[in-house]
Amino acid sequence: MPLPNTAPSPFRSREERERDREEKREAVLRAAVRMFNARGFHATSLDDVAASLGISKPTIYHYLGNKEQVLIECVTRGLELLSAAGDTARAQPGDGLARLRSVLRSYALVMMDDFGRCVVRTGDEFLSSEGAALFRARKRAIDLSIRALIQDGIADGSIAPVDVRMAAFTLAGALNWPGRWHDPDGPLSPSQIADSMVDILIGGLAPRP
Amino acid sequence: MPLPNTAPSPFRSREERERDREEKREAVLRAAVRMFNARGFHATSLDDVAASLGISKPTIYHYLGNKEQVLIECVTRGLELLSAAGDTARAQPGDGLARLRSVLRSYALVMMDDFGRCVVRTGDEFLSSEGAALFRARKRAIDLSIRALIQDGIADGSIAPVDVRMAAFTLAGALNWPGRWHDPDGPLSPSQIADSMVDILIGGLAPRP
DNA sequence: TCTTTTATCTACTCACGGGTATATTGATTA
DNA sequence: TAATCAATATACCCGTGAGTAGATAAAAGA
Repeated sequence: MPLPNTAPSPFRSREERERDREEKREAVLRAAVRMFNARGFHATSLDDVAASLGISKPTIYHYLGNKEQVLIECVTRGLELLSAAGDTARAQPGDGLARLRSVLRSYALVMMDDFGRCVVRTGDEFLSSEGAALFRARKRAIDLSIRALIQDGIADGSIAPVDVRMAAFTLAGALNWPGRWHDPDGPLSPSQIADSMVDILIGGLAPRP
Repeated sequence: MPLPNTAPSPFRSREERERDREEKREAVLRAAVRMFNARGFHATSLDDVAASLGISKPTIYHYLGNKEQVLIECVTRGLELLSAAGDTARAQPGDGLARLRSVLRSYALVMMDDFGRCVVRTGDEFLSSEGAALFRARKRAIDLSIRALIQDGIADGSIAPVDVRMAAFTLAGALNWPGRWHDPDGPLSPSQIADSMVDILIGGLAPRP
């Protein structure tokens, strides 16, 4: 009967090796998204990304097909964060306005995450036509889910009868913006920023009696 | 005594030649800004821009120093439009909220103009450090003027006592967004869009009694 | 009329960076 | 133990595009 070996073995099992690989892939994506955000996609070479990880360019190609795919994976992760934020927040109790508030807050927070920023900083211009189509479809789905929520709020009376389409654009635009200017080392925490912005969007600027 | 010659002469005066030159320079900038907006700065070569005007690349260099300067001139024009919109709207009569509304409307309209779009589509990443510093300074001035207006409104009671800094970011973010998605051939006119967005921002989403 | 300036072209250089061919090494499997 | 596969490197290829050199022709000025 073999003794259970509790000491860490240098021989990795199949699962461990797959996990290792996945981890490296993720590290590449994290390094890439930071550089893309800081210097722009076209201004960042894969040599730069590789160097920042202490590896060489072909190693990146070993994990990811080509430069566009690196970007697509980054953007996809951001979009998934956004969708997830929407899904969980939408499933909460409360009227339309309360649920919308929760979605907006989560949305804003994602925009101050590396992958979220990447979504807003990546224009269709950077992608091939297939990539751009996929990208647009996912963004559209998110837009539609926000619209649906606004619609719900109008129906239950918790939201004023605004133009739904325009309201969704306005909200998304305002909340995307931190993806461009927010400095993680600044004094305001993402959470504070999200709260302030959502309050302003929901309350408006005109005073309430 | 020489007869006054009313027929158009093929011989151009100094002023006419200078005007011609200016006109050509402008034509280059207009062509460039459209292509930058459509395909991105890095993805647009000056050969492409030249070809779209039926000229050759060295001709562009005859009118503008280098590629970055082309971009800087485009962005500068956009920023000047924004500043001008702010100045004229701010000089109007009315309380703080009324003047703010007017500024926001003009701001939104500029964002649906070629040069305005260019401002929002051009990140600091694309510019040299000097260019980026200039760019930031001008954007900051615009931001400060919006903040001042909000401050005025709060002081005269026409605007709710919001966080001024955050409100300015929120407004600018929302109104910048059309620079990314607005399609000039779409059904909604820039004027309608501007009005809708400004109404939503000022009124908020929560119903008013 | 001769010279200079302006506007424009064709044809080039050169760096950068995406992507690949191929070698090496160590672990895995048959 | 031999054959294979995974992970990585070095060294290269090659297209693209910014920017330039130098020619040319016409207009302006002296």
